[in-house]
Amino acid sequence: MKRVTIEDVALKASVSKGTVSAVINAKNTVKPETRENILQVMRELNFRPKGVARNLKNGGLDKSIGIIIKDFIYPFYTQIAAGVKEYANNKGYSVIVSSSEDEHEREISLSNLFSSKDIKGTIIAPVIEGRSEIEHLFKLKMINYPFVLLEDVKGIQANAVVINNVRAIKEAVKYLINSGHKKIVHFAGPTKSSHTQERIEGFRHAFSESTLVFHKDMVIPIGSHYDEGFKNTIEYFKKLKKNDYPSAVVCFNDQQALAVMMALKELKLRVPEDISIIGNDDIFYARIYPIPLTTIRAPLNEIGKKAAEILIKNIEARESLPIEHIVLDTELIIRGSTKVLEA
Amino acid sequence: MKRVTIEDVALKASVSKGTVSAVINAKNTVKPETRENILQVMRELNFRPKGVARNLKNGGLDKSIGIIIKDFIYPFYTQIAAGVKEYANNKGYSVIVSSSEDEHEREISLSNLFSSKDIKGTIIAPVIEGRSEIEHLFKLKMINYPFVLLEDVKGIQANAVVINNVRAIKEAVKYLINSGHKKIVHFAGPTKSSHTQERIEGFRHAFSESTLVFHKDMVIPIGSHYDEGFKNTIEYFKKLKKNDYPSAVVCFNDQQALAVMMALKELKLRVPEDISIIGNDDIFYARIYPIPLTTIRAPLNEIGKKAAEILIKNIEARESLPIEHIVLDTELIIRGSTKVLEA
DNA sequence: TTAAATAATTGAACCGTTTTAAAAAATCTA
DNA sequence: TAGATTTTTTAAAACGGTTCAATTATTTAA
Repeated sequence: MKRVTIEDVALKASVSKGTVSAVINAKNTVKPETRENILQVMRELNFRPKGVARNLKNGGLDKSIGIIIKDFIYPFYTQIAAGVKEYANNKGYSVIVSSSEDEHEREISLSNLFSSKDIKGTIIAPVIEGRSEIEHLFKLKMINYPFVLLEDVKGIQANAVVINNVRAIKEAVKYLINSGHKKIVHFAGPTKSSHTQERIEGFRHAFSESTLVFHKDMVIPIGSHYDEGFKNTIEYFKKLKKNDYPSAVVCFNDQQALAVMMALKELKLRVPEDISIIGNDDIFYARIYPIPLTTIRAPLNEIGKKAAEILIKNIEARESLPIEHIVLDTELIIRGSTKVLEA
Repeated sequence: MKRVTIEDVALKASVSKGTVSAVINAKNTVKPETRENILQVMRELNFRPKGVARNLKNGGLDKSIGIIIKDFIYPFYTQIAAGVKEYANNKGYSVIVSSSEDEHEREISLSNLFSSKDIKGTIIAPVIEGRSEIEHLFKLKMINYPFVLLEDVKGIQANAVVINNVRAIKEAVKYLINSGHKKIVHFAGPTKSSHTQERIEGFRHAFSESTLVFHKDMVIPIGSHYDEGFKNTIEYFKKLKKNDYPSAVVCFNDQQALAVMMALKELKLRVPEDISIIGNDDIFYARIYPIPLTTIRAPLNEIGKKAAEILIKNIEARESLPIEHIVLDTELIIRGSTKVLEA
């Protein structure tokens, strides 16, 4: 079951490989009859030229970079991808994106795929799985394959563009405290995400700089998917006495925040009159919601651009460059879902 | 300015190519000293193994398909991509996606990129630009490169999975008519999209099967981006006398519908009491909007799956297969943004 | 100390195309 | 119809790695 090659075609059409190559490349040096005959044979054998071999000779002169995200549906990563694309296209690079679905296996196979296809470098939103992942990244380093991370990975020194999650949440909590809120909770995201961990940490830290005290019950695992967010929110509130209701919720991300808002509506609680909500990320749909969401804007587009910039700089460098580690700050966008309480 | 090859490394390290190859592939047959030395030289020369060349010998045994969409931000295409991924991953294929941004040039360069990298086949949301595009697709056909279209392209016979836009809009309009609406308009999308044309056609056709009559003023070009949709909607209503307000608007897509709803809110018009709104596509955020959007559900996930199925079937076929042209039906999902009028 | 066993390295063949100079075929010219 | 042109086709080299049987170096055992 060998692959059909140009040679098989040549043989069957009684011509040389060169001639077949000429018709594949639509050169006008081939006699029409010959051409038709070869085309015919190509069809019969269902011949498909192997792109990789074509590239060997000429070049791999194409300019292309990859990005491995975790999810196509939630706009967080796709907006970063859009930023990557914007910068890269400007520099003449194509960008291809793929999703690891937060599975380490897939992440490995994708980055191998990319490098094996001479995608010149890739931006990776790394799956956090410890040891084996680090080894994989080291392997990329070994073959000098340019890459940029979108989250820190413990144990590896590599180019990275990350957001300051800790500071972001701290700022949000401080804003709530300054607005007079006394009962603030954090609805956390999926446990294994590094974002989740950092945001919890930021939440906790905020209290050490205030008069309120942190208690671990104030962090509730709710999850980031809409349906689980909705369900868990309802459960959470049903378990509480009215007196114990928080006056403000800091959400893991905007999608969760939307789920929370819908759940509160279901529970006949008003936003922001009864409960203030702060989201995270500032995805497009946060803005156009009828109760515009107060949220922490992550500079998604900029993250993408910066990552692309570093990646391309490394690709084009004649020698290896020093590692860059960029931390981008977020911005609290105050809209309609938070309320300032009377003193 | 020649590329650094394995040979350069071998030369400088005074070993053979084979040994260098062994260290690249982390074989354990290399003496640690030699290995370190070679690694050192690799760093000095900033050597990056050319993936394409590595692949020639062994394989291209990887299984991978591509999809070229038009936009990463609007969930229409990313949801299709998610469907593709679901099916393809199950079959052991990786999928990589890229966006043409609706530009023909980019579409060409991307599909060339994909085929040149031995991505085994690709699903394309074609940019409609007439002649040159068709030629481009013919070129793919000539080299027997498997592809599946997500929209029909006049003048080319090719595998395609499309939705029945005409029927979809007709059904929506009929529903409105049956609900007692007499003044129905269509807010159209971007002119060059084939979806726009088909949806306009469906809108018009609906009237020929009813007692109402169609007039071309009933189709208003509003655009599909949120900001333009918002602005144009406001302008449209400001130009009208109150008496001439439509009682129902059939929108080009959900994003536009959301923009329209926000604009109506700004104009102090209530949905659905004053004006009914029907969207199109049923993106995720349509469902979780506080006034849940009545919309026409396109089976996005299924489109992706079906397209992937056909593509992979063709990739794995030993001989060329007959062309498939699948038309998927939509479904009108009635939620809260439409009102049944009293008779 | 030497033969046997094992570890490390080499070098040529190979992967499937494109490219090109040279050869062959076809066409034109006188 | 021979020679000069022009068109078409061929054959071999090239692209940059990997592989593997053969060779050489090193270690172990007797």
